Amino acid sequence: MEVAAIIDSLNDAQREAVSAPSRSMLVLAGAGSGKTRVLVHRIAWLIKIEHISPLNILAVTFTNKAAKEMRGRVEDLLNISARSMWIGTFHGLAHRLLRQHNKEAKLPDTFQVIDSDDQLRLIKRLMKAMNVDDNRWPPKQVVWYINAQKDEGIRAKHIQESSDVYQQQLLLIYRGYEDLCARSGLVDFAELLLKAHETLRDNAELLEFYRARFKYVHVDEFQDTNTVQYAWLRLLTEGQDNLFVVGDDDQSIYGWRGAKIENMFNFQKHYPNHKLIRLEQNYRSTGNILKASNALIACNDGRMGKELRTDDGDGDLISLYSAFNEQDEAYFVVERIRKWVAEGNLRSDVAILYRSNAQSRQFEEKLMATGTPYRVYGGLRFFDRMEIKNALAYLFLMMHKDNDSAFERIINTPTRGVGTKTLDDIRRLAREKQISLWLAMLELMKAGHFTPRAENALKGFVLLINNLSKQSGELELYEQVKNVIEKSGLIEFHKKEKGDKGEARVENLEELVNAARQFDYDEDNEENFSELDLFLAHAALESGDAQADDFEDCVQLMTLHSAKGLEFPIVFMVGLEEGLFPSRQSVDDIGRLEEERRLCYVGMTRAMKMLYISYAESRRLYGKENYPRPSRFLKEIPSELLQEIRLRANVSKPVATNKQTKMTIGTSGRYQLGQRVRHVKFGEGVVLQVEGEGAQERVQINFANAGMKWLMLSYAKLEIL
DNA sequence: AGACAGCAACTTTTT
DNA sequence: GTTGCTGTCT
Repeated sequence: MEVAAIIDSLNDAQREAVSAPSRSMLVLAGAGSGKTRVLVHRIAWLIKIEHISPLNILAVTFTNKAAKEMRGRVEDLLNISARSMWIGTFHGLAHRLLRQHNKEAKLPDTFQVIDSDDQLRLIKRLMKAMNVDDNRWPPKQVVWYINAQKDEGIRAKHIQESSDVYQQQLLLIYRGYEDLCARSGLVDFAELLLKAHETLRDNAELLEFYRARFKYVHVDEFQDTNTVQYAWLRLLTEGQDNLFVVGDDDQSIYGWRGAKIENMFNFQKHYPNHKLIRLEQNYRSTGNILKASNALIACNDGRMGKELRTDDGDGDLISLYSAFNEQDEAYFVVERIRKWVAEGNLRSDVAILYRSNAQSRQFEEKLMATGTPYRVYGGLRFFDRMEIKNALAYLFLMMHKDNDSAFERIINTPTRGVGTKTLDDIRRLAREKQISLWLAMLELMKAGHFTPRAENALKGFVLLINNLSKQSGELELYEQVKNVIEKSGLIEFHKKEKGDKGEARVENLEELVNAARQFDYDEDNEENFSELDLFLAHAALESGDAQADDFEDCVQLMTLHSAKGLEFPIVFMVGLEEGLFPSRQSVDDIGRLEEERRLCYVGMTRAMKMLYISYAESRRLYGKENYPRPSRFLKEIPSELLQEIRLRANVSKPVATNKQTKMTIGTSGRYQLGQRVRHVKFGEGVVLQVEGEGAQERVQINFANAGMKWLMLSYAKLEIL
């Protein structure tokens, strides 16, 4: 393979980044500028042109999806297997590191990764045991506090005792939680990263080894790294000057979960020899969409500076629709989609992007009503589902009988007559003697502590778990899973559930068997861990991407956050209202407001051909009617790039921006005097008067058959003729 | 054990 | 307005 194959398809800036003599590099990659491409080609360049062994290359991403894609693309480009190359998520790589060096990490070799759900349960249990008032210290906030500390690299021992009762209690819980995890060999997500960092930091030999091994370190979405992640990267690359990062400060939208946009600036300080390359050529969107996006993001301060451009034409103007309420907004969007599809286009070309999940419902209802297939992203992932976690808990428990969280989860699921009293007794003994729940249960049984009823129930349970684990040796992984879901009675249990909920759960359980069958044993295995153990870790680390669902052509619904990295020919960005987007919690803080603006920028730059933006004059939120102002972001888009859409005749005219007075429905011309309309009950009529504003707006209509009526626009369903 | 009522909560999400 | 959790009742 020659140079040309790797470089020919790139533009100048991309080429410069890909072929740079090895050293640190900051690629400031705008939306749609081909950043993954640069990363992939860079790796190919190193291997093929500079003859670097894949073993010396490390590439880190945030999501499993991105990691998988990168690996796949490197393999395609080079036509080799990239197995020996470390490509993975921060968490995945940290996990691998800890498994391989669990001794240095001071972890038992059976340590288990717990997900956020397990973490919350654990905290709840701990707090109960500690007698903490969960009104004053809501468990969710406690978890948030602990994770935030860990993300910053702060252990409980680093935190000063506080005279503030609230703070002090948090600290005590943090301590207790650390102890508990250490005792039971549990590692949460934040812990993976922190522990991986500490292990390298405190083991000179290990650190030397990995520094020598990873001569080339690459990071995707660098703007999303948190403190510990960046510290880990620095540790690995210190004195090596070999950190190649790709990111976009304008797309940093995860500050709220610890991402430090500052890392981009710090990088420039910490790696003074780095080269900075800007990728500003955009291959995704039309000129107008880019102009609008550039103008919007220019309102942020302290950017690294970047302006997207395209060689393609301006394309259509951005369409703005002012709906009178959220119903109308949904109606508008769905009508446009129908039109698009009727013209012979794909539904999957269309995305509806919203700020908060709660907004999806309106659109779902309208889509459902029109029989338009759609898919909502987000929500529960496969491995997060209750029934799946229950099944996994059985697998956990049969492997590791002293895993208390697995025990708690399934001791009475499916219900087998183990009540609160029984469980409390077990818990008490376990705490007193510092032993696992499983052992405590056995001891109490031996002592004849329980009533015959409870005794029987527990006997059945012990027998079940013992049998399952006895059989496990002879069975394939998927057979074990199958065995578990059948013998445990989980299938039976969910079959009895009413509604299609139970049915879906049974299906999911069956799907779990498939997941086990497809599980690639070798992929993660360098040490001699059992296949089942690795499968369980896999389940915790990989949430099971949106399951390769039906390939049905459907409209895509998702939050702006989950749209990052994706692109669609048509994008509807909805709910551009003050208080919703930007969200109310963000408007008082300039930093958070700027993050909202970046989110808006991310949303706009998802659109390839057409971008529709809408807002509602009136929106029902938490059961109350609201009359929000249009989002400030609308005013930041140059008005000449916008056209206002009218449902009726598609009249377009520039929108007046920078004005406090917005157009009210009454005067916006949607219902003009003389307008012919149709009402579901009253039939056809003519509008004679309009009065009021927003949701109070009323129209007087003379119906041919029903006579004169006053109707509230927000309630009446009027069709414009 | 399961059903139901009363209660607060409620941005964004990957691992 | 909807959801999810808790506590109480049958």
